[in-house]
Amino acid sequence: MTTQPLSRARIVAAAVELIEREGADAVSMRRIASELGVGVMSLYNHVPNKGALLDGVAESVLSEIEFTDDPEAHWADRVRMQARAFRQIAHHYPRCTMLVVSRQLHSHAGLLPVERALATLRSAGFDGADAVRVLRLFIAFIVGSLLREVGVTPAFAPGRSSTIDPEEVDPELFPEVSALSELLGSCDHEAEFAFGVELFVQAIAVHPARREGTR
Amino acid sequence: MTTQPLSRARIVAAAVELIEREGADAVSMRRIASELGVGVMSLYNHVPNKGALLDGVAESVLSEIEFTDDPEAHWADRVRMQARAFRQIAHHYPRCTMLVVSRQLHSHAGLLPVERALATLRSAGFDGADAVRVLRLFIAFIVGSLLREVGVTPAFAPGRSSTIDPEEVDPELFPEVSALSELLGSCDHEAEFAFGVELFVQAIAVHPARREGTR
DNA sequence: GGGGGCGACGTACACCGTACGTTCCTTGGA
DNA sequence: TCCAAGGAACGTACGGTGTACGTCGCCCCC
Repeated sequence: MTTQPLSRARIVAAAVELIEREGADAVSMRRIASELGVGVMSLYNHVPNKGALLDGVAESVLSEIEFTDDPEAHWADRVRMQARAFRQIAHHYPRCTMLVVSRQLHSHAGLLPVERALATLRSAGFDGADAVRVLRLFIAFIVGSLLREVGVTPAFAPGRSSTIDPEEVDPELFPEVSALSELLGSCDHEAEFAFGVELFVQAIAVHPARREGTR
Repeated sequence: MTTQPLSRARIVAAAVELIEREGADAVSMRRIASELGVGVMSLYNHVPNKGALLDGVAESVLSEIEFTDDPEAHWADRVRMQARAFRQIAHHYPRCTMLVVSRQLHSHAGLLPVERALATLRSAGFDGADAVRVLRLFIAFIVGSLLREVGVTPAFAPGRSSTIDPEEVDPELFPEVSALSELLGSCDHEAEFAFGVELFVQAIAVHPARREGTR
């Protein structure tokens, strides 16, 4: 049996798999090459450099988003669906998500979500400029949320997930933090995300820049 | 003249200065040591490892936030002030901001902003659980915003700031993106941030979980 | 005066990204 | 059928990285 030839797609896939298995720090050209049973420099026949490889990883993950957009649905439900779609890939590729949000990619892979979101906001009654503004705001929220959700598990250790040790914070200096330390320590990301989406939807529903009366 | 002795503070300060001058990629133990006119391993007498040094950088930058909180002011104004305070350090230390938002630090340096924010939200009429929820949402927005603002200038090149080349996007596939490419290409971060803050303030002002009637 | 501890240092190792030159295998044309 | 050409895989090498470890000199306190 002959092993199938190297290709950019196989390299990117190996990188994704390695990142999810051992974290982004484990990624090196040598490591990926050995993972594929191949010499290090052979990778450079398909990928110009490491940065481009990581871009490929981000692009690959991003392109797996499943958009089941229904133009007939209410805009609020479409916003909810698109937000869920984003978060689902973060659930599927938690370690890669950091790459997606930290590398800004100039490719066209990230354009489809933008297109869908803009269409949704236009149908919600925003003009072009306000649609862009609102979209930027929403993306900021999503990126910030995913970053917290992912960043809280750098070593994927559920045990020490608590960021705040209630015993170590001085109740005199930080009364609120101290009183709420239990709530601050644990976080239901699912509920937190849904809460944010709902508040966002409700906020733009009443926004003055929106023209009412669209389907 | 005798050079003043090495110290954790001097090392962190040199790192901050180097990051702002040449970017986070330029940071290496050897580089910082030579910057201080010192041997590489001498650094390890004051800093356990590079990760701790970067944590120190994040902590240092974060601790420079100037909170001029006025408990007598309206809660909405207090939210605006605190948001501005956050964004100002991003303006002051643009390259370091990525570190602050990407490393989650277990130290107590980040606790003061949390304390102030929670107090503000409590005074706005939220109970503990909702204050934490709203705070998490707000932090997500701020982090996402700063990340975009900083990430758009990795090499600090104002020329190629445009992420989207209008000529390269197919109007058939992406009509909205194509039509709004000019708006998508440029971004007034200041206005964008203010827009988000206002929408956030207005959203929580009408939120059902908030109890009205506080000063 | 002497001893102990600490801070600066140099060396060494394993690993990183990648520029460059070599080898082999496949494939198109005569 | 043979040969030339090109691409793909490879090995070597260079400069850089983080840091473990052993050594040396200075200062302070007893």
